[in-house]
Amino acid sequence: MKNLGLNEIREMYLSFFESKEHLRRKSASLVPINDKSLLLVNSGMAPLKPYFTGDEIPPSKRMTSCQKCIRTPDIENVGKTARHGTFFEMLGNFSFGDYFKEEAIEWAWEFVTQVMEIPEELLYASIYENDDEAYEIWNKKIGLKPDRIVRLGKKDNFWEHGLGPCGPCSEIYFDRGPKHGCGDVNCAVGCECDRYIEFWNLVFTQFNKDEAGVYHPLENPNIDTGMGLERMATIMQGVNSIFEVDTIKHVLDTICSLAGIQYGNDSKLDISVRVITDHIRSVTFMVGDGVLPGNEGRGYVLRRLLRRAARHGKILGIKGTFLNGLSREVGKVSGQAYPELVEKMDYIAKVIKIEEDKFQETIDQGLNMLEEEVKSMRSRGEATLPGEVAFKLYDTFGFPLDLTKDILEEEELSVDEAIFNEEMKKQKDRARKARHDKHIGAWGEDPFEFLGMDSLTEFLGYDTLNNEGTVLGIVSGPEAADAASKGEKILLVLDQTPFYAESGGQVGDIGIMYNDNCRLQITDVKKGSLGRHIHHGKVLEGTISTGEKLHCQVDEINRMAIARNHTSTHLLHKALKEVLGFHVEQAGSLVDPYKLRFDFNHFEKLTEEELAEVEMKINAVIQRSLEVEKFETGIDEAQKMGATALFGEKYGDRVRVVKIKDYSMELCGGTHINNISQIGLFKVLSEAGIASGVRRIEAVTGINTLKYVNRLENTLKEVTQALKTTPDNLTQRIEDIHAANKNLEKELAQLKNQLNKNAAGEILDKVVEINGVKVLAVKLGGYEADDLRNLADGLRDKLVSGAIVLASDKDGKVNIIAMGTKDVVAKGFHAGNLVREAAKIAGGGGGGRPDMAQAGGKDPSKIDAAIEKAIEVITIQLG
RNA sequence: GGGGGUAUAGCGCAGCUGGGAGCGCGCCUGACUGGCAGUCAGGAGGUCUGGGGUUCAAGUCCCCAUAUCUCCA
Repeated sequence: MKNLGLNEIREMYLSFFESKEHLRRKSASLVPINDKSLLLVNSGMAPLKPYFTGDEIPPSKRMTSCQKCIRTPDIENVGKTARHGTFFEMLGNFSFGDYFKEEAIEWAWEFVTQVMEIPEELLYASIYENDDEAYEIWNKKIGLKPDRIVRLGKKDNFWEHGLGPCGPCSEIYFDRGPKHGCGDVNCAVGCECDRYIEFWNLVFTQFNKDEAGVYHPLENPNIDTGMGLERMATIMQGVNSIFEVDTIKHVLDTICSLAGIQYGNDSKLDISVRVITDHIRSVTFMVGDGVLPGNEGRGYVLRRLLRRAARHGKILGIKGTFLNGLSREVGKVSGQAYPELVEKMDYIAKVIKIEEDKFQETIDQGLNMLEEEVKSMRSRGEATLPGEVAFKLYDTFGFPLDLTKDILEEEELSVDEAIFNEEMKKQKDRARKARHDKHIGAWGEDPFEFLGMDSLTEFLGYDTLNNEGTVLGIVSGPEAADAASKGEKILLVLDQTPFYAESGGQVGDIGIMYNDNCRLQITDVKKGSLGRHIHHGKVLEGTISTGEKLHCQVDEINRMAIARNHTSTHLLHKALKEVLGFHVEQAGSLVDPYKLRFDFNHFEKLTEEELAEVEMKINAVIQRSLEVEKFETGIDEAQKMGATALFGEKYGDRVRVVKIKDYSMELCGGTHINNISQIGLFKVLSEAGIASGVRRIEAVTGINTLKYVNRLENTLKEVTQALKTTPDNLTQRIEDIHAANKNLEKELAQLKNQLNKNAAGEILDKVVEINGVKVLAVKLGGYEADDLRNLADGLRDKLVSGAIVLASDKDGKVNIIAMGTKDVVAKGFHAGNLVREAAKIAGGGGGGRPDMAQAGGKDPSKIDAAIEKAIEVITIQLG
């Protein structure tokens, strides 16, 4: 057998099937397009699904590809065994209603025995238990002996995923020899041990399963095969696991040398090495496909993989951030087949570095908290950390459970994992319930269901803003109605309309409709089922009935304002890509007549410079006065032209393309202006974050920009007038005022201090003696609580030993303060209690410590009474 | 989409059941000093994120907003 590198095998496979007239297709992005059922591409056929289901026509009936894939369900097992991995490449050849079983098996055999030159005596095939057709081909055509063809059950050899296309499959096995076997006499193909490994699955999609569970034969059966590239490489290279395959081993070796260890010496450390090796591959490819670490969906998968890898790096004792460097090694070995890794390497490394740094902060923060917990556990003499605490560390602060466990173990402590898991389950249930509730709410029924499939709306608003339509249905209140009259708020569907219905982030049009009998005001338009435009309106005059014709007149000024903003959104999208990088993808958009709001993926706050550059770029393009072309075409042609499509957006066969000369081209159903010079001036209002990895920009255009500038100018005018200065001197003026204010405050404090000193002299004359203690109980005027306290401070120092009660009125309220020196407190004086009693008299309350307390009241006329009360209380306290 | 957390001096943070805004580092001034974070003395520096509310009194309690971290889906 030849010893072949992983990259060689890939190329040999693809060119082999090219020689069999297959179209070679490059790997699709890991981010599934137009497929919301999938978080990440997890098989070679996933991106080809529309061809199998017939939703789209394949460019060729025979295709072959090597697809990057990620699977994370058994992420916990990665590393623990040498078998599991999250990232892998899947080779495949596909037939869309073209060749079938015979060719699929023959070519597979030819590739394995002729190209790979695997000796026939090491090969086995499995088939579905009653697939005699496949048996015949293997036995008669290929000449495989009956003892080498194994019939397996539905679980192993019938490919099926819910409803839809399915069928039997045939798998090819490689015999690694008895030394890898389990030794059992019954050991054979299908055994769980390591001797016979399955490396190629040929799926014969020949049935369609319906709701009743009946299998209907497909008219044009398909072929879908999948060969794990890494697994094939282990066979060809005669190694034990994918981690020993040349390209992957390169990454693994780099990790070992970073950690200064030898792979294979310590099974526990090997786990960490494998985890990092696998995860960095997934991470590198994901970031390369535009995924950013975040707290939802793919972003969260990425974050988890990255943090797990970072965590295992720590276990190995690797210092600092290392994953960003490691991703370059992945680029080195896989860059040839995946040029995007090479092109975007710097970007990939930067994104990883940022996330590594973030994780380090999270860890440091968590370590401090855990330390505190351990301390308090020790003081309580406990050995188990409550599950709630561990969960909080994890849930709120992102501190991994296994790290908590490790640290506690070192201290010979443990975690209550049962409670932890319980808390986790609660959290999951909460999220599920929230989603469920939302779902029910979202099932808003279309009030125009009664119209049926034939009554549709034709949208004419791309070309005209006024025309005539016939009323198909009216809904007034909750009910369908035949007619509606003056004052009623109604929903209205016409057979054709120039009114745009809210979609793609663009709001609905407003305007009027009228005929000889009535006049309606349209305030909004939404899309109903079957794409019907539902006009929200109010009858201004007369009566409207179904079947009548109506003149429709869209508010042109409003529509133009919206169009300006929508076209500007396209310019913004493009400019952001140019300034920040290719990873910028639209994540949401709102276009109304006043402003545009654009959400997009980006990992950090935009700098002032970047924002300015974006704004400058857009306005520079606007000055080129480029034409905006709008046309319809097929989805395939549009994509071939390079039109930008949105992730997760479902497009029909025919799509509308909005093209701004050589600058921007997007699939878009919205309404646009004819020439970008109509935008006028584009101005960014704000840039903000709305979620981790998602930023939002708001901007205005045209007249709205002028209005915005005018508002700013007015504010500036008001400010400069109020400060009696000019715009140029404004900053200086404010700084001056600020400084002057500070000086005044300082001066005031000094003066108050001086006053207090003076006042203290006078007040000291009023000392009386109660039970041998010097007591000052004095009414003052105009003191604030703070000043009163300062004064009392000074008095206390002068008295050396004694008790002080000061009361004052200020702004119609009463302030009371009480203090006592230490020795007086020892004799029973309690300022807090005293002040509470006294304040009650003046209609307030208060409290404080025994040596200092303050209180307030609402009735200044009662100050004298309050002081009397205070003296009374002191007498009791000291008595 | 749902939950939890954080925001106090230039930086890192403390501030408990509401009742004198603090610590460490850094900065400034002076003195001492052959040292790896030199020592001592003195000093400056605050819209306690913003806005409402409760209270005699809010950094502290409640509500809203903003920023940011984090878990689940």
